[in-house]
Amino acid sequence: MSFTDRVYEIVAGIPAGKVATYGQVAALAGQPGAARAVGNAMKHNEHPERVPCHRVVGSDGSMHGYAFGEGTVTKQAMLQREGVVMLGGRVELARSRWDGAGN
DNA sequence: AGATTGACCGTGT
DNA sequence: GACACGGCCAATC
Repeated sequence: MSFTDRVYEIVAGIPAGKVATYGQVAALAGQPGAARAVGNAMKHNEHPERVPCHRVVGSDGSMHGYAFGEGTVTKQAMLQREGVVMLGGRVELARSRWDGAGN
């Protein structure tokens, strides 16, 4: 069980209609501050069907990239399709931020 | 094992 | 609000 593996499990636990920040996932993985490592894991994501990496955004709700589809464009589309509120290309973390528990 | 990069984050200008 | 700098962690060359 490595850091990346834990990240995959956590991201896989993010419910539809909600999103989590890299730093948040990193903290839940046991490494607060390893936001970059989380992004790296997403890029290396070997289980796109099991790990909804599109539900992971930046601390500001902004998105940086996406290993599939058209990239950030597809990412936004998928998020909106899930019911996530978007403002100018950024996710409204105030409403769609995943609490990491049961909310 | 050493050096470099990357889907980050916070702060300052 | 946009751009620049440093620090952080993990993976890759």
